[in-house]
Amino acid sequence: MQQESVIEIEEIATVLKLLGDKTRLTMVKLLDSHDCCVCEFVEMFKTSQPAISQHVRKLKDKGIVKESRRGQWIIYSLNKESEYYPFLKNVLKSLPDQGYRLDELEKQGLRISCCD
Amino acid sequence: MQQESVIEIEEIATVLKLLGDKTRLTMVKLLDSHDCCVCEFVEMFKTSQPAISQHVRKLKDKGIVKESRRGQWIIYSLNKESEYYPFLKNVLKSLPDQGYRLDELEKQGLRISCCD
DNA sequence: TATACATATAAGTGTATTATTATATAAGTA
DNA sequence: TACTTATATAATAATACACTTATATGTATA
Repeated sequence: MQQESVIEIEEIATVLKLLGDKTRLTMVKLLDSHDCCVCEFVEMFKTSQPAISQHVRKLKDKGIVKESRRGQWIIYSLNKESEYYPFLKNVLKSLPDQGYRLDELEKQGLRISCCD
Repeated sequence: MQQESVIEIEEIATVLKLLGDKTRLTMVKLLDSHDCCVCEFVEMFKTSQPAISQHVRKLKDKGIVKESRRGQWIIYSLNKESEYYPFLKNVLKSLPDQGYRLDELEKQGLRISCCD
């Protein structure tokens, strides 16, 4: 059985602060089922590309997400090696599925471009 | 079996933002095992009484905690009727116990005064 | 009723956060 | 190499946040 190390309450508070933003929380919930690139988030959240980049950077700085380049795109995914991952999964399971957002992109033909 | 209603992701984000503060998160974790009054929090967090009052008010405004007067003291407790309570419990179970903070108060004789 | 104690509220201040615009970097393609 | 597309970074401005100090309210008690 895997031993889950105890995380300080202060550390958890900083993770919760990151999740306490509608955009980032939705991003993370989406990433729990599909990897996404920045351009998809931009379409989805109807906000600017720099705004999205800054959100994902915060998540990356805390080790919650990781990136991998695929050509000109950068694909973000949940970092399953993070010490926060088990905690994160536990939070995410209470959230309503956000897959419909990807479905909407698909309908507009905005998903095929980079990620499949 | 009790039906848990689905809470919008935006609502959860505002709850997480409230929890994303070290002081409030610790408060809520403590309240999960013991009711507390403001004066105890003031001693514990080594901060001003108005600062504490403002934190508990935010939690109260969102329905996460409730208050009950006992003489001149106001005792705060988790609001088990809150729609967020099941979610909250789920988050709290990942946090390290904060009971030692009450033990320390006890040692200093600062606990007996109001709550028992 | 005067005073003390517990808590709340108001006003002000410094800092943090999140967006925007402009620009830089990095990869793909004609 | 020039141009396009995807993303990141920098600078800045508006807003939100969490304190502080001062004051108000509400209860207990001499």
